[in-house]
Amino acid sequence: MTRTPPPGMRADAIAYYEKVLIGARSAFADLGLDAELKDISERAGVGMGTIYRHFGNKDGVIAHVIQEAREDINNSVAAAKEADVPPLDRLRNCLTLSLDSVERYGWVIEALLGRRLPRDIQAEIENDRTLGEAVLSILEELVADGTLRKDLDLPLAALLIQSVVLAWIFDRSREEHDAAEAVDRILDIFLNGARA
Amino acid sequence: MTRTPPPGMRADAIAYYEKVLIGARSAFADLGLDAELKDISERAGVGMGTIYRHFGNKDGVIAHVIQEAREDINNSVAAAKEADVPPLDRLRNCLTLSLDSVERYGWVIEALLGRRLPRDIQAEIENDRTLGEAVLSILEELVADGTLRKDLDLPLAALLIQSVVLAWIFDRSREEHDAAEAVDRILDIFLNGARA
Amino acid sequence: MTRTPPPGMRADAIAYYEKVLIGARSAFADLGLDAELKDISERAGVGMGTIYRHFGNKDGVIAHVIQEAREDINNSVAAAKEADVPPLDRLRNCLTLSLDSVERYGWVIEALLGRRLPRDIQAEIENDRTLGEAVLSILEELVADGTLRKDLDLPLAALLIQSVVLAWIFDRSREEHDAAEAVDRILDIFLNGARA
Amino acid sequence: MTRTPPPGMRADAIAYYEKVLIGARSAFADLGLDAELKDISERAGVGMGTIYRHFGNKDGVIAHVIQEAREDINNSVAAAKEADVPPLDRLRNCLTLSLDSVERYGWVIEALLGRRLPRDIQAEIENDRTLGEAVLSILEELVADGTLRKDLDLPLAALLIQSVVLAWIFDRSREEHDAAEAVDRILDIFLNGARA
DNA sequence: AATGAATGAGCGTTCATTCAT
DNA sequence: AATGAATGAACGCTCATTCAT
Repeated sequence: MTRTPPPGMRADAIAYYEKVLIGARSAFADLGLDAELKDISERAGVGMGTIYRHFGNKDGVIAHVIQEAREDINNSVAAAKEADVPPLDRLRNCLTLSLDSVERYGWVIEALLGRRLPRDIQAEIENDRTLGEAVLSILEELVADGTLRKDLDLPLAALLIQSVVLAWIFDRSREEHDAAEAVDRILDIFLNGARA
Repeated sequence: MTRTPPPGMRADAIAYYEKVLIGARSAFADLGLDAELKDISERAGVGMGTIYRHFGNKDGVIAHVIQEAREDINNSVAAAKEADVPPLDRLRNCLTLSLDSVERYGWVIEALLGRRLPRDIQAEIENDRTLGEAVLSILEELVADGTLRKDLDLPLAALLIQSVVLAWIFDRSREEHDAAEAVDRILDIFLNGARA
Repeated sequence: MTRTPPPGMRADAIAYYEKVLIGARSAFADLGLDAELKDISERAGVGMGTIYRHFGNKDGVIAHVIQEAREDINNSVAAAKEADVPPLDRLRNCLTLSLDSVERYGWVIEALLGRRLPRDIQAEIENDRTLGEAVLSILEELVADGTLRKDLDLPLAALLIQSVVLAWIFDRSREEHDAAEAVDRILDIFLNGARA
Repeated sequence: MTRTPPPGMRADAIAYYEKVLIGARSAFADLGLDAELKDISERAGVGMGTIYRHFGNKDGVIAHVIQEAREDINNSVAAAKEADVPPLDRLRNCLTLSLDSVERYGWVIEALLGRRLPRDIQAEIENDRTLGEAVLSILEELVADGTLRKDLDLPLAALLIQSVVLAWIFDRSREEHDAAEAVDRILDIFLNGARA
């Protein structure tokens, strides 16, 4: 859960610790979860024993790198939540951030969707409703302030908005779209509907 | 590509062929693509050699079971396309069928999203736009007959509709929803928008 | 040891028995001892069970086909031994027959040299001195009748003559030589020496 | 191609590398090419992974051990070729060395004759004419200096000499013969002929 | 009796993990 | 403490043999 090395670590130990993470990020990004510890240690410029010393085993490395990603994403979501930005803009921000995250952490999402993560990590992430609840609470605000209709099935609406992220990952045509522009159009459909 | 055994097979061979498939479906459904041939052969009540006789190698088994799923889904889509059913109902059918498929073939979709399929199968499925084009053509009809607005970004709208399927896989609340009902509500938002 | 089917066999059984042998000769000749029973049964136009019924197991088939070859060769040697042909001509015949055998039964000799035969067959053939003794006895005759010198190391001389056969198998240039002609030249060297 | 470990290897790694080779030589010598990696690793006192680390796969081990043998033999041949030893003595040396090699590398020659080597190694050795050309060039010298008669079919004579090596492998009586003595007698027959 | 499908021990190979240096 | 070589359980696949049809 922390992006800083465990406290009380000697300076040179920290350096190795960071090297491992750099190698792991690189290897997982390029090769997905199939990356071997050999790949990681080579990219890290570090012996395999060092990985074990700092992270216990492969799952430990995976857990750490994935937690980094989650924190990064959740921090963005939190940032999007605060401030006195109008709720509609925060909704737009949430979506944009999600699409950005996909760009940066595609392999995490693929691993998650493929249920390939170590059991506990998989479960923890599946139970993490941070983004879902952020979206939901924005939608509630929007209902409260009269922007959205009162009979809206909010959980389903939140699901609909989040689902765009998943599709984004795999759609072949996403190269052609600009993420920010796509978000605008999606919100337009969401808000005003497709009906003539 | 066929769900019936190759012709000219002895009656008892067909029985074993089916046993392998039953074991494979069961093993893959429970364990995902990581299912070992040992798992499959045990669930099938069959020796491992039998799997090789009928399917050549592990990828052959995967390919077969996945083709079954694709055909099943595509047949449903095709059925939903024909007839003189009004386009809006056909759209609803497409979505409903997709959600049903997820229920039945969750592991296939997970494997696909996790990019874990043998390279050629993965590519074939990723290039298969059957469902995407079905949705797109219905949307085009709906624009043509004036039901949908002319300025709609159709590819994005199609993406939005399909993406629901992906979200459906992972959403915890789907137990509580009835698929058919959820489809109605999703289409309601899609058509009429969320705006008050 | 017999080239005729076991007695008391029904006519159709004999037909199958022969089919197996035809398939086995063909498969071993083309593929060497690595020929699989599947190969044999396909070339024989016979089910694999039939092979087992008649020959017990793979070693049984190997043993049989090899015994055929040995008998064929030994019969030739015997034929070369009898008659009132002068001993020098019989020596020439022995050599010529050996080279012919190599042409026909190359795979047997390779299997023998590679020590790949079932243990008992390997041992039996290695202990078979038929050809060696035939050559030796001709050489003894030739010493007795004064053609060869009395101080000749006969076993070594016999070895020398037989060894030509082995080399013949593997020498790249043997395509260019006519076997009969080569035999004449080899015997010329053997008898008269290479010295100027 | 080298009998020394790759440079830059840690001292303990070299020890394991040598262990693998010792195990491999032992296993191949006793069991022929059928020796399993398990056999090798057990004789080496080493895990199977160690074999793979150093030699990549089974063929790599085979290739290495066989190259050792070839180098050893070819070095002997080269040593026999140089110097101002008279050509007849060099011929004798060639033959003696060959018989010695058979003693030391019997399994290699068996594997070669049985055509059981990995395809590329088999081809490389079959195309290696080092020994053949050494013998041939000595014979040419002997013709040139008038020792041998001018009408000799040199390739056939070379074949004859080399073939002794093959026969040596399988002849039961070789225990009784001393190799050096046998070589003398063989050359005596070759040079002076068997004729009285 | 013939068939050929089913069997499964056995083999080569991989890679997360351990441990001597 | 770091290194990277060693380990070996585990997996996919083969093919001689068995056995239901």
